[in-house]
Amino acid sequence: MNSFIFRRQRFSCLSNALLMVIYVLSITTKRCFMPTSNTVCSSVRTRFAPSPTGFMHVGNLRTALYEYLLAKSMGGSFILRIEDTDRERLVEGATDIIYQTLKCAGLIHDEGPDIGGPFGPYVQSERMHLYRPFAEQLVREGKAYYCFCTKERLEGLRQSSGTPESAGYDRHCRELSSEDVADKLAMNVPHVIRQKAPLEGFTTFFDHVYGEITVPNKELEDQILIKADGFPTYNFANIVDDHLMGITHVVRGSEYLSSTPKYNLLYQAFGWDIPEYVHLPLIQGKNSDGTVSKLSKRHGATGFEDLVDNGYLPEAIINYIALLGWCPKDETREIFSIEELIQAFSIEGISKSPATFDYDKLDWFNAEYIRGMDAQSFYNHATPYYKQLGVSDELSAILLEVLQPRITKFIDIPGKISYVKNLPEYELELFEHKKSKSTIETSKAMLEKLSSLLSDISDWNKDTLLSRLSAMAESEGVKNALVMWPLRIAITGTLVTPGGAVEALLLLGRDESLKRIVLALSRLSDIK
RNA sequence: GGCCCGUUGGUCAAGAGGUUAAGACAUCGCCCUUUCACGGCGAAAACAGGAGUUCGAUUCUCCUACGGGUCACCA
Repeated sequence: MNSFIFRRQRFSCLSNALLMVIYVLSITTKRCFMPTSNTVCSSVRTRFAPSPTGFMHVGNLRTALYEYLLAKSMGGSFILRIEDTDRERLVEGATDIIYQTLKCAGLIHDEGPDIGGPFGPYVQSERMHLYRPFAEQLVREGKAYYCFCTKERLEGLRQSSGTPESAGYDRHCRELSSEDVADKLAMNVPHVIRQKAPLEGFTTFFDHVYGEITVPNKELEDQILIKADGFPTYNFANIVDDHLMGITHVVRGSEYLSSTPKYNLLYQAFGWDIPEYVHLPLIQGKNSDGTVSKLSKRHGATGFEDLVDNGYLPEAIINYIALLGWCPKDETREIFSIEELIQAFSIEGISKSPATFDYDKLDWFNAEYIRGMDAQSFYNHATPYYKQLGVSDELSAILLEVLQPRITKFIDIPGKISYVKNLPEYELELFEHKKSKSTIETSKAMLEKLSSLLSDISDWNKDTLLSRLSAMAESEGVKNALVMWPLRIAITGTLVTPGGAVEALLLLGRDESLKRIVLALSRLSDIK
């Protein structure tokens, strides 16, 4: 497959001598056939071309990821280009969110607005002067035309068609006489430039994921290339820039599948080489009624920032979405660092069918990443919550032991150990536990003994506490659980706690533990 | 509605004509155990339906059903 991709690459835009040398070199040595990141082959170029409209949807992020992985797995370059041709949807600061997200996710671009590169500028609004001449060239060659139809006329067309949802442009201006056009232009009548799509025949293109796709040309609309405000549409700017920037592999969501033939017509009109296409399956969300639809806000957090705010680690998010629509060959491993993803990635692993975003699985990935952390990074992530709860740094070792296997997100921490700060109000029924055979009576008896036992222990550490408590159980002729249960309930006031009684004793310290035991005893004495 | 794409357990998915149809998440059970986790072991759970090609289809072809995408002076 790699060789196949390679064979289809062209270098018309990379006429740079150095690149040609590398190209020839790589052909003769066949090094490009090895998809390793350090292969000397700078031919593959992918781009992430987001529109700065606010936040980074996980679908967009996954597209960026695959673009990055595809490029890096073949020793190529990953380019960031900002597509800000929609002046109405522009959101201030959105570009910064894009930079931050890519950085945070570990997708480092080789060229982009912030770092420059040989094919800049990388912001479409700064490339404005480029597009119109290309469009006018097409007009001169009879492959595009000026259209003076107003938005109102188009809207009327839509309404009167009976099927407002599916009404296309009626090609009203397609055959305007050149005098007419010249007059209108001279009078500064607002206009757009439209592509002249063929009326019959078929257009076929090849996609690396979906295979060969053929569409009847009569389905293709005379799409707008240059808008009335002078800005190019995405449809146009995208092919001009991809060509000018030497993009070899166009990776995007499958929602672009149906407009791809129109892009190919444009490439052909200019005589440019058509890039390789890699269309990605959609990411869907599960609705409350059990159906699925394109992932959106009502399914929960879908922006990268939102997920991070909800406690998901960037590495876990990346790892999870990498596997949403792609799967490595010949192995069942699921935990991948970004470097490992680069090693394992290949286009053949991309699936065609849409995937449903599953927060349960994301939780598992997040928990796996937490369990895999060393003490220091765990501490770094956990320390804001420790501070919030007012627990001392000295306890971080025991907290690590107790928390690491039990949290799926760091934001779970306060909920798990809030008892350390404040003893919750609890019902005395908590002392009753069938499996441990604990009852109100046994609890009272055990706590009385524990109260004096614990005040005698000066070595307040895990080994001592555990052995003294076990010894007590033994001398009482009961199971450990009968001692541990009331102790844990008394000092935590919580049915389920991370770690056992001993860990709770360590977290609370001797004085606080004894205080809570005394309190429990007095409450138990009040019962009858 | 036209066009395009898709359909393997609840979810992600492997499988590429002959398999006891992998693995993971979730679910359930057992073990471990100081509650809960972690860990270990195990269970349940799938080729949308119908034709055709073939000695043999989950796998190839067609039809149907269902799902999705698209049909903007959005990207």
